Amino acid sequence: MGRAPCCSKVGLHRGPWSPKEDDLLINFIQAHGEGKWRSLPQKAGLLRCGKSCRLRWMNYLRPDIKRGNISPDEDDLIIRLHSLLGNRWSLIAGRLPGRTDNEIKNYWNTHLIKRLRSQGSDKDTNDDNVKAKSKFNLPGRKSGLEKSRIRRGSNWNDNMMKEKEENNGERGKTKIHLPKAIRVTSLRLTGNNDNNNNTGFESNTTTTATISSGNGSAACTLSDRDVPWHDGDHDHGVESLIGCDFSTSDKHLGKLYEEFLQLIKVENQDHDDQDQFNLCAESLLF
DNA sequence: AAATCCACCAACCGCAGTTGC
DNA sequence: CGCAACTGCGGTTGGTGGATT
Repeated sequence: MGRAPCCSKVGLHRGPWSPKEDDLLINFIQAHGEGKWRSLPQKAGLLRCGKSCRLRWMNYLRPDIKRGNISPDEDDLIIRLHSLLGNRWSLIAGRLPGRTDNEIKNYWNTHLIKRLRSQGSDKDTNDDNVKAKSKFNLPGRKSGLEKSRIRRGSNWNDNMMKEKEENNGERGKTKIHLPKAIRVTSLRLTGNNDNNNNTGFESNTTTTATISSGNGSAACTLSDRDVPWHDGDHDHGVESLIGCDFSTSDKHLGKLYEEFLQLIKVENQDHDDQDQFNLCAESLLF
């Protein structure tokens, strides 16, 4: 049975939001808080799909949204994070306070991708790491490129495919060689976390991360002393995870774990990339 | 001045993961 | 446990405005 559409589109407004609609949405959320997006439009008197309301709020109306140009520091951080995470825009956005995933995605697609190409260092847009990092690369799911091609028909932009192939030829310039990335499907943190302060764990806290490889998953529980970056005298990074008890009953998971260890070794050998390594660890865990 | 091209970005779409019944 | 609703994510589209021809 197919999935029902998120909402009836009959009679709903689409396209750009008017100031009046914005006001209605802001007022409602200020009064009732975020969430319940499905029922929000009706309650707020909006003729919009709940999804559209959520998007508008998340990407534009939230009070903590940072407006204005991306600073050079942010620019640099986006490039570094993208080299580690691929197109995981929400994760990247999570490292840039006030920036939205949509904004970063747009910035990447319009500015950075061109700049990196012109510099001949488009390591981030074509290598296997990025492909592996995308959750859309999972078996059985069509890539965006494929979907786009289907939508546009058979004459769709052969140049794009050509360009893609040409880019693949530049893999040798890729600086960072990570094993295929894993996807952290869920993360549960107990104990106090003082909002973005990575050193804010109290004693006796535990961290539970679930890492999945598509066919299996492993739970890993860390004591507070194991949490990366916790120890002020020594920057452990993800190496703290080595002691975790990953089940090896699943061969995919075993492989995944090996790759994970390899990642740790490779990255630790290169102190120049220590920052990227730390960022990677941080982003994967939070 | 008009037509065309191009860059930008808000918004949409469809899918997958999570949650609740 | 299975199903459906809800939520979030990433890829893509299309409108708009500025630049160029």
